[in-house]
Amino acid sequence: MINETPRVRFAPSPTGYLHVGGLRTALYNYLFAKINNGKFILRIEDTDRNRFVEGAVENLIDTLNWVGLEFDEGPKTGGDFGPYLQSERLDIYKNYANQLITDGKAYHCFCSQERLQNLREEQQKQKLPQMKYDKHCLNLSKEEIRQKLDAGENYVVRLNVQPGIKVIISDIVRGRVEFDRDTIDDQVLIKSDGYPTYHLANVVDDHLMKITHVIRGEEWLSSTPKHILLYQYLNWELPEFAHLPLLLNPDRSKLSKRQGDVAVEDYQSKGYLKEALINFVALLGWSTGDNKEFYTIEELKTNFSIERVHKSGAIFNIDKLNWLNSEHIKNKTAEEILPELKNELSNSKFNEMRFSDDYLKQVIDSMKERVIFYNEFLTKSPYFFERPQQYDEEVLKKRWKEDTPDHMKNLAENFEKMEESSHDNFEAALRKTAEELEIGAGKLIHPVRLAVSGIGVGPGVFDLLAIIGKDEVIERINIAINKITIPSGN
RNA sequence: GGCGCGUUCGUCUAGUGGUCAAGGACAUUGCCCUCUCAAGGCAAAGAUCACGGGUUCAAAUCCCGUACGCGCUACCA
Repeated sequence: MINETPRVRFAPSPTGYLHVGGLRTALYNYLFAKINNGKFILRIEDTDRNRFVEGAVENLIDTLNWVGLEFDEGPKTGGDFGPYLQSERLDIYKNYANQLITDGKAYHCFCSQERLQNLREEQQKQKLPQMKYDKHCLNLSKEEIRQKLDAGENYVVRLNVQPGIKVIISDIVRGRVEFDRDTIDDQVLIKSDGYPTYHLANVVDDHLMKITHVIRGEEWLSSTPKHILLYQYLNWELPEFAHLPLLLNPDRSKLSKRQGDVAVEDYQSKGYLKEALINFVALLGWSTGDNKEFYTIEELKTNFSIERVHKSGAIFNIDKLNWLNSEHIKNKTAEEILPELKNELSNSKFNEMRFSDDYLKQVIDSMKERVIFYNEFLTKSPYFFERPQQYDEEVLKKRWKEDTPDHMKNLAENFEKMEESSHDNFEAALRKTAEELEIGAGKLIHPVRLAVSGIGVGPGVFDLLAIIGKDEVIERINIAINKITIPSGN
């Protein structure tokens, strides 16, 4: 097994969206496959008919595609070990269940929900250390079973946990973990609706799909002994196990819907980059130890190692995600960001307007160090797309004095004389004006920024002017002179 | 309750017996840069390494116990 190509799988149940914890699990599986030249398989665990969600599988695949975790085998994609939807493999599970029954490793159970309920209450009342099925139906004779089956009685198939030595898990992240056999319940393998439970289905599929490493969340650690027993009863070779630490809410409980966003698509629609999300989630439970925190997906593919995954859970800390988002934006060229900005524009009130690529790229270069999200190109610097709608009161009060309109007139005149719009020309013209007026450059810089952008913050003022362009700048200065009334007290 | 897992700055983490009176990052604060805001640079603050016992010349690192947290305990995954 060790020498085979590693085959790992991401096996979510289709709840309607991809959970960020699921994303992390999928990512680690994917990276493990990439680093070991293995295969990454998507399998859908849809054995709970009560939880069927229309379109969930498509949605899951779309989201996985968006973040770029392409799988080698899976539903729609296909592969040699399909079908990859458990609901299409019912006969397979039934076959193995029957084999287990024949071998005495599993048995029919006809107990009603009521009896089970009573049993639990009874055990609770007696303060028994734990609640377990009492193997009542194991005492049924062959004839009795035949009769009940023929009569069409409802039944489930249960695992027959037999006494024996401890069940030992050798986990890649947790090391050796032991369980006493008598703490393991006779788990239901096939439900009364004929569908398998997770426990049977995942073992059968992992074996049939030749999965070599089971990398999944820690919530599965407790049921792993049941799985190991199943492998043993079926005479199958065990895969390696790696149980990943949980992603946590700020109160340290398992990351859940109630305490914020858990769906990857929520983060997508909020404007997070897939690069940032992947980078962030990779660091929740894993690190190289060399202080590097910024990773591209390609870098992760060569640096990841399952041995360096931690044991303890990690709180999903949005501040760091935001920082990584801005880092990943800074890491991109204007050319790369261009389509994103165009997309933001087409979804905004500016969707009718046309800007040249060259113009937009200048906007990007001047603003990309100042944004955390793409949409901030519009919200933080709308002045690149429209004239100021109003002028910031605070800045006005501080920067627009009684003599400012005159200064602005002089400035506009000197701008007018410029041959062309450029950072250097604007700077030269402004400094010359300041000299002529015998005032500090700041007396012009701040007001002109206000006149042109309407606010007091943004890129360097000469960059700003150069991007907006001479004619428009002069126009905006004139508008400001007319529109702004000097606040009292200035 | 039972079983299992975990516990280093607010958060993510480095650390696998001596170089750790614990390093980095995010967030916070201050300074520098500067036409503003960012970015960047520098700095500060922030962890008696959950607690208590051992082992050892030496422990955040090994062992035991306790506490706390979390997970599982379903004909959910």
